[in-house]
Amino acid sequence: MDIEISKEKKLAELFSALSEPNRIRIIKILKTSDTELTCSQVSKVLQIAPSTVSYHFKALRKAGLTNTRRQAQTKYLSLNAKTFQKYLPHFLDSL
Amino acid sequence: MDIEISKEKKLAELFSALSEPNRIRIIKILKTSDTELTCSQVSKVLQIAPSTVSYHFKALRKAGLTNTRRQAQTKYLSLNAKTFQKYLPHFLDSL
DNA sequence: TACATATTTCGATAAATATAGAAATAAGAG
DNA sequence: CTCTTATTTCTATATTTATCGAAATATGTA
Repeated sequence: MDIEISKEKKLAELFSALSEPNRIRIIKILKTSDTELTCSQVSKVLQIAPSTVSYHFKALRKAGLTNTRRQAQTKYLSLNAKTFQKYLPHFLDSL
Repeated sequence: MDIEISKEKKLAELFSALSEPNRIRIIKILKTSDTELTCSQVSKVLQIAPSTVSYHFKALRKAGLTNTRRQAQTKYLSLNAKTFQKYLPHFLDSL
């Protein structure tokens, strides 16, 4: 069971997580490639420091927009379709 | 004709404008009451200073999410359905 | 164990944000 | 012209944010 939180607050939280172009790009890549992404891959593609990517990954994860799977040293990021479906239906389609 | 801007950047801008609970509330009231709102009305309803409301109004307007109509000293805010339709289809329905 | 790779955390910093109150501006009413 | 009402702008402030590089942590390999 989730903690009760006003829908407005939750939406603001989601939008906050998505209010940075690079994060939108990460979501877009995840969606269009329909695969997982690692920190270092994104770092190369978007030309930003790994630590910055890690920061963005964390923000997306915290908002519930993505999931993480660990394999050895590597962490794979994927979309959390449920959150999009629940709070931002059709958004992924419109990307 | 609009200035060229990457879609990711525009989306980030829209999300940024929506990343504050009171702004979501303003959008929600505008949508559900299907009417216009003034600064002072919102100030009373949400219990925040008029100058703060004015700041939020400006942010929403700048992102293209709302329109303004002036009548005497009063400014009426309404939704800009086009922007929602173009960039956030179905979002208003899901509010 | 020592080294390599991937990620995270920490420390610092510059920029942006939300907020309020005070002053300024806009417009109508007496 | 003065007063009232509505909004905006200005000033200040406290908080959050995005960013990087360096150090720390995690995990696998020689």
